[in-house]
Amino acid sequence: MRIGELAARAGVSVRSLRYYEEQGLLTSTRSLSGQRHYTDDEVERVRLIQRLYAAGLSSRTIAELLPCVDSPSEQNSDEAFERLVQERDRISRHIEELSQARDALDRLVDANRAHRARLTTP
Amino acid sequence: MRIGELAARAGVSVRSLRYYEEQGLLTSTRSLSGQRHYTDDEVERVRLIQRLYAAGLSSRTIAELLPCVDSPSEQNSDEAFERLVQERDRISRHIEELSQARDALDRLVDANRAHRARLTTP
DNA sequence: CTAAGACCTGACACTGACGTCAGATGCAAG
DNA sequence: CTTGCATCTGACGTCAGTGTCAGGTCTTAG
Repeated sequence: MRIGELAARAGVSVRSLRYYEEQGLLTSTRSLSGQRHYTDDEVERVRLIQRLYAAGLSSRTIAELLPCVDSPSEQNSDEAFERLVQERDRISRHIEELSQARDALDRLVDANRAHRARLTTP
Repeated sequence: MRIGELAARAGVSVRSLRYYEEQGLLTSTRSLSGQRHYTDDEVERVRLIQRLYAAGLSSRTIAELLPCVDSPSEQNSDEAFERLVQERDRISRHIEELSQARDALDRLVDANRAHRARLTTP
């Protein structure tokens, strides 16, 4: 498929796909005229990339651990694997942070509801 | 206390505090010479602001819901309260996203461990 | 008094993932 | 053939929170 279809199926912009390629996260075969062509598998790959971006990973970091996706063998030097574990832990810590923030907002919601209740039913 | 102490106690940069003030998230009294002075309470306020930033809220959004912090009464028009609930929900959704990303990484970790085990203990 | 360090304003730099525009080429349909 | 949409490269714009520098004032220890 061409870039437009991949973009539609993966739910990202064409611009983003070209950017991913530029960052070494995605590869494409080119037709004679220079147009990019992709296989169906790339859809899932793009979704994974998006998921990692959404989790706060940078292009560089994603690139560093993609070897673990492409060839989960001895080849991908320990670095990539270590990165992988590191990032998983970082995400866990981030979830903790978010939970604390949510708790703070919950307390605010409760406090405000209390004041409101007092005013609407005196 | 002056800005340097607040920065140290809240764990942020002086630059950030001035920025928060510029964004209407923080206020200060000024000495005759123009230096900012803060009360002890501001430490917690800055920590809350930081927590909200870390949770992905923008300055504008934080400013919009701060009325719920400062005066949890009828005064803070429903808008602020609605924002508050909205943001809490957004954070919940974000936590979901992060969990999914972590799961994806967990699967990768497992897959890679499997391959490694196979090689180290043939 | 004086030197060092904290503080002031104002402004520019940066980062990173994209938007967007320009100008050119490719391609499928009438 | 041509019309119109997809695609190409290349480049500049954006946004937001912060770093950083310049040039000046304030404060405090010795």
